[in-house]
Amino acid sequence: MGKNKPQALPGKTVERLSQYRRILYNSIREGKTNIYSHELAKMMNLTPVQVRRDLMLIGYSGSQSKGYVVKDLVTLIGKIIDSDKGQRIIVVGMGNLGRAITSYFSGKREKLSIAAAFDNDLQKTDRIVAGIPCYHINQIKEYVEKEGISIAVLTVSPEATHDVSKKLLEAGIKGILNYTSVPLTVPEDVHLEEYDIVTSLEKLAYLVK
Amino acid sequence: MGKNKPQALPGKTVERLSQYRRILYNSIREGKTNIYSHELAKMMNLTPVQVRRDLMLIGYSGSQSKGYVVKDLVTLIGKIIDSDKGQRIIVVGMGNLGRAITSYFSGKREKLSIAAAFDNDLQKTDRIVAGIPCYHINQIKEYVEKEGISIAVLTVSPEATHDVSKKLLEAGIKGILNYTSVPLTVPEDVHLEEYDIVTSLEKLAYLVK
DNA sequence: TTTATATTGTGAACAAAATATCAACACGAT
DNA sequence: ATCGTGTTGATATTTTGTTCACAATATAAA
Ligand SMILES: NC(=O)c1ccc[n+]([C@@H]2O[C@H](COP(=O)([O-])OP(=O)(O)OC[C@H]3O[C@@H](n4cnc5c(N)ncnc54)[C@H](O)[C@@H]3O)[C@@H](O)[C@H]2O)c1
Ligand SMILES: NC(=O)c1ccc[n+]([C@@H]2O[C@H](COP(=O)([O-])OP(=O)(O)OC[C@H]3O[C@@H](n4cnc5c(N)ncnc54)[C@H](O)[C@@H]3O)[C@@H](O)[C@H]2O)c1
Repeated sequence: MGKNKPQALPGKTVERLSQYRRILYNSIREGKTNIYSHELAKMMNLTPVQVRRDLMLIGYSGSQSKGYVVKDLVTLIGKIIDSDKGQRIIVVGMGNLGRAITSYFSGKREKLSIAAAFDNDLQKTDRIVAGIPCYHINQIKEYVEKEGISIAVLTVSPEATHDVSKKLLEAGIKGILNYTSVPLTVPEDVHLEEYDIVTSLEKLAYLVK
Repeated sequence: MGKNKPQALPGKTVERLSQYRRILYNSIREGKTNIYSHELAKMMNLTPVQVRRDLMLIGYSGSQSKGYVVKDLVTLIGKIIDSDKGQRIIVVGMGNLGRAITSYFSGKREKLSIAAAFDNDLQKTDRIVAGIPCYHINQIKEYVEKEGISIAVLTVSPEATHDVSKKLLEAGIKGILNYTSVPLTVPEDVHLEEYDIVTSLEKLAYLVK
């Protein structure tokens, strides 16, 4: 098993750990108990060296003869990524994208679940949408504080982004996954991940060109 | 205006260029004709140096007194990112996510439009879905060749991913934006961008923890 | 004119990430 | 016992991306 929990893992390594784990779940399902760096690398489209470096960083050691013990590795990655009691997150903006994400997640992960959604459209609030309760945006502070939520997925319309992000910060949210195309600014102690489909597509367009 | 088109721009720079442009469109709409690096930086949450470096790389020069000419900059970024005749792309897998993306895009960009969708669910094929025609996946090669499509957004179910990606490659697709949680392998001459929501969320969970 | 201030453009230093290299080890074959 | 193969773990090197520091320039004010 692993030795000690390092202070700060490189961002890219954390991303890959999440993906290693997903792939390893499949391997377990297929009855695989041990795995070599080159096997894992192939499944992820990486080099074996990269895999070993990542595992080295989390302090996990394999054996030269059998490689890595899949179950132990999954457990260790869980210890690094997951919170002990699991993370409950909220979706803010229950439009097309918000609903797609919510439907996708429902009952998928054990340690990461969508607890509720928020919107300002009265057609959507105070009822179950895509399997989870959807409340009015004005209730967000109360809810977040009561339920101890710290992560929000932001999928409101672009015009509302700044306003709503302010509300998230006021409510005490500590991690925002921003899918609106509007760049956000957050205080130092809040973590922000941004992703924009159009940017990805335009990058592809540039590369293909 | 710009001097000459450099051979290969850093990937991150290309991503930022796409975002500069979106923000600059807003500035134009607000009547702004010139902009300083620090203004653009603030809107994007970057340092002014980073902005200037990016613009340097694309060979665009501003003036010390007026900064950059917004319109010219937008034009130059367009020359770099856009194809002359525009790119028509396809969405493969018309589920929740595919539909969200399609609805979002409809009529949004001039140079980047979703031409058609493909699925294997007969409930969805041979009709208009979310504003665009949806065909059966078996027709994809014919369509792609006839219409000269080179970019595909992949949003099929995880189990179908490998099969469908093979079909995309056979059809001659040169750029794939893969939103399934299954890592893909593609030949050298095909460009691949992958993004996974769960990974982003787990990264956030790690950071917040 | 001279000075102060604000800006761009860029070489150089720095940091992060990916890749290459290799010693040490385990184990089966001989 | 010993060799050959395939593996890990660690260090070194290369590549990619960001930031620093400052020269050059423009403008406005004194
Ligand atoms: N759907 C996509 O593929 C896609 C792609 C790129 C970017 N985006 C961005 O993601 C965001 C959501 O996209 P979408 O397609 O789901 O849009 P959408 O219009 O379907 O959904 C937006 C939702 O936000 C809600 N909303 C608006 N103002 C609000 C407020 N003040 N408080 C709470 N809720 C509010 C609306 O009621 C609506 O339900 C947008 O910012 C869009 O630019 C979406
Ligand atoms: N929705 C999300 O937020 C989300 C998040 C992360 C990952 N993903 C991934 O994105 C993909 C799509 O997600 P979704 O929520 O839209 O799922 P979905 O089930 O709603 O849609 C999948 C679509 O793919 C089609 N399909 C299945 N096999 C096909 C085949 N062989 N050829 C053509 N079409 C086929 C189905 O008919 C369906 O329309 C999945 O791989 C999922 O894991 C989605």
